[in-house]
Amino acid sequence: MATTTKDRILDTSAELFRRQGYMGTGLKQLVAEAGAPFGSIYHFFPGGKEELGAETIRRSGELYLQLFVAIAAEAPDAPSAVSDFFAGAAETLVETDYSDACPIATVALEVASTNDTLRQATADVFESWIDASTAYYTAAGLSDEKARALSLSILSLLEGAFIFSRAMRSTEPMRVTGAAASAMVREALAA
Amino acid sequence: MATTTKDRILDTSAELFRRQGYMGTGLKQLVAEAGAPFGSIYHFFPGGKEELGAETIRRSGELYLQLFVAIAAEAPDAPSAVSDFFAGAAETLVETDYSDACPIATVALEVASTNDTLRQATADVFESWIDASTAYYTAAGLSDEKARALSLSILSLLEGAFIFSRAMRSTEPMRVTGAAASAMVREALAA
DNA sequence: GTCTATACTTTGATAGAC
DNA sequence: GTCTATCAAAGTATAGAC
Repeated sequence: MATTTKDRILDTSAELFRRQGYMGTGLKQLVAEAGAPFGSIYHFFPGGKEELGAETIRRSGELYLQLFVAIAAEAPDAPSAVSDFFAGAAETLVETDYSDACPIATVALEVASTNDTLRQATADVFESWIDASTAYYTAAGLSDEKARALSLSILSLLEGAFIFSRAMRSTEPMRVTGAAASAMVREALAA
Repeated sequence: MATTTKDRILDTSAELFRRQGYMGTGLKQLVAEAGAPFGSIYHFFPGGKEELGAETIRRSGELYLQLFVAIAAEAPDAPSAVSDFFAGAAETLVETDYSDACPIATVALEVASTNDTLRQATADVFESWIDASTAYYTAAGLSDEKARALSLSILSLLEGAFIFSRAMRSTEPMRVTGAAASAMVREALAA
């Protein structure tokens, strides 16, 4: 078989955490959907649910960063890259019945005040996104400070739009904020 | 005593849902912190946790809307109102050790794909915020369409900033997006 | 080492004493 | 009506068979 048991567990946990959150996902449900024996969790993750959660967060964060890099590489310029990313997010939302949004936002909010180990994992992922985005905009000509501020705003628009689009079951928030985000990048580069 | 048992339960659930989410808050913890007997939950909320959750969501949403109205009433203009709201959010984050952010965002993400009754409650609250904000900007001179788009962007910036600020335990995202939001309003009104 | 069965705790919910 | 005792189910974690 192509995938290992550990990979199946991590793939499944990534999907369930994204849709149901950390607290809402039981380990029994996890192994059932992953087709893995219960003991495998503690074999591969001696630290239990928390260790599994931390690894899932970091793994999901890396994959999502790669998605942005891939889309940016194909876009002709920065405003287009942002526009394409938001459009892709909207498309994915519809295709998955509004379940596949940010891979770690739900968990990030759940653990922010309840589990510092997992909070740190989400913070590290967010910092990696911000750093990558900042580097992208500095390469386009912005100063470090302006590039980081722009990154925080664009990413905040994206995360906020995920919340509204999922709750309202509508792509309107994602489409509208995508246009605003693209315009924000265009103006920042023109200034 | 000034508060009723039902109010104490709702106040406590609002606080716990905001900090720990819906799935992360047990009813036993809730009654313990509210100083209420366990049976009171089912006396006041025959529908159990779900009914309590729905009422908490709608109640928290109304209170937060009133907060925006109050801040807007004191501000000299729309860009200042937005700037003040973000600044107040940053201040509250620090004062509460990054626990008091959006009152329903965590729950909204948790239930979006798992409980349609609660998802609808969060959607209704978000729509009420968007409607109130849209009315505010139309009163300032914008068309309905532009006012709604601006509202979605400002609110998305706010929600996204809450996620990053809580995870990173920093007010930087809230301060930076607050400046961007205020500028966005200023430019929209100038156009 | 892989996997099953079980231990122990906590969950949401209910019945009934007062 | 207010509150306590208890239920069945699900939670995480562990021990041990194979």
